[in-house]
Amino acid sequence: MSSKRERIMHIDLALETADDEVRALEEAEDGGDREEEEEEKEEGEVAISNEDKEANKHQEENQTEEKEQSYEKTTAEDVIKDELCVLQAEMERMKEENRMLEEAIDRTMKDYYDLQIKFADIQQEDQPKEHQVFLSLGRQSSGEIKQAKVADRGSGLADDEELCLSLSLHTHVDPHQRDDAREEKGKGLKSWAAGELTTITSQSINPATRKTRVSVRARCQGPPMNDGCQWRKYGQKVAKGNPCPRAYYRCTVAPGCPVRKQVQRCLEDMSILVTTYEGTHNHPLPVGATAMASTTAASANSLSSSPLSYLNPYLANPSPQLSTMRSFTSSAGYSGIFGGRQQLDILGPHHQATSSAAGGGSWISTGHGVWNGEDEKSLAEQVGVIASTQR
DNA sequence: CGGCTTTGACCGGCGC
DNA sequence: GCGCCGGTCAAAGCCG
Repeated sequence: MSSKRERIMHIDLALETADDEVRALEEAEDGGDREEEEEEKEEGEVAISNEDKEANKHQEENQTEEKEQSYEKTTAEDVIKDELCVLQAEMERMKEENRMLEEAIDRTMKDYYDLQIKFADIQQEDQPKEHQVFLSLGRQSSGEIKQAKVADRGSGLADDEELCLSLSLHTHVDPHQRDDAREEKGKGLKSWAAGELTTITSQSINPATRKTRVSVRARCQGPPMNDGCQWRKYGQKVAKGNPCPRAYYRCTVAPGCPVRKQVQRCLEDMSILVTTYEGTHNHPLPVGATAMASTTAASANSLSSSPLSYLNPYLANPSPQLSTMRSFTSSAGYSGIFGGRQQLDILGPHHQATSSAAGGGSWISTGHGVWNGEDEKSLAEQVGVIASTQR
């Protein structure tokens, strides 16, 4: 009896629910047996009648059944215990597996960073001494410019000579993704900025007029997408060589804002919408445009930012990547295009690739700009950038 | 009625 | 000088 209770107590610590039931049953058994035994003692001193003998027979049968039930309950407890052990073993195995996966991730990340550093070293070694820098990501095709020319500022260029810096990052868009993007078109600002587009941004600056031109190629089959700014159409013209009419828009967010934009479909691919922004906003951008600027910059990662952000010196608190890109695409002596805030020495004899690890990510710097290698994949997937500084 | 689009006219730059 | 072309203007019409 006492051993039974001890066992019950032990089970109580492990399996409360099962134990409650077992204990209730055991106590019921014990109580029943005791009463029956006492009755038997009393009756043993008295002459036993035939009826009593029959009653004893029934009692013996009942005791046998109860013993069988008790045995079954013990077996059930053992099964539960076994299951518990199996589950605990399974949990241990999963923990071990989890630990191994974590180690694998750590190793992969370490290899990745090592490769980034090696890549930067190789790039530095291969850096040509002439004033031409070539960077490319992804597939190359003849139709896509993938050349970066850096003219030496110190080489005594005449004013009418071309200053040119261009960088392109080629996109590889999965056809399925592209189809998905088309289906998603027109779902608003976020989806526009979130990468449904293949964008190529080109910049040109006229030193004489200090006018900024930013061209954005967006894959969009619907009407021109809302970029957050308010535009008023003031003209439309069919340009030579392209049957698609070119539409002219003027920024109407603030009176007198000189920013204009031209929208035209690409002849080669009618699904591509070429939007060219020109000028510098003389007002803070609306919330939507600012959000658009930041989201575009985020989606395009460090090498691309919204054309609106290019054109607006009031864009508050740009991300480090954004300011980096501004710097990258700006040039010393032509800082006026970004409201005069950005100054950068993109030219000069000291351009070289350097790399450093910052914040867990590795940054590759050409000396003119910084490329966050961590973002390489999404960047290559989403953005092609051609930034040119020319007269 | 105000704001926007449409559309033909106009203007200036550039090449021949 | 002339013609072409890209960009802009402004009147007319549309729409909410």
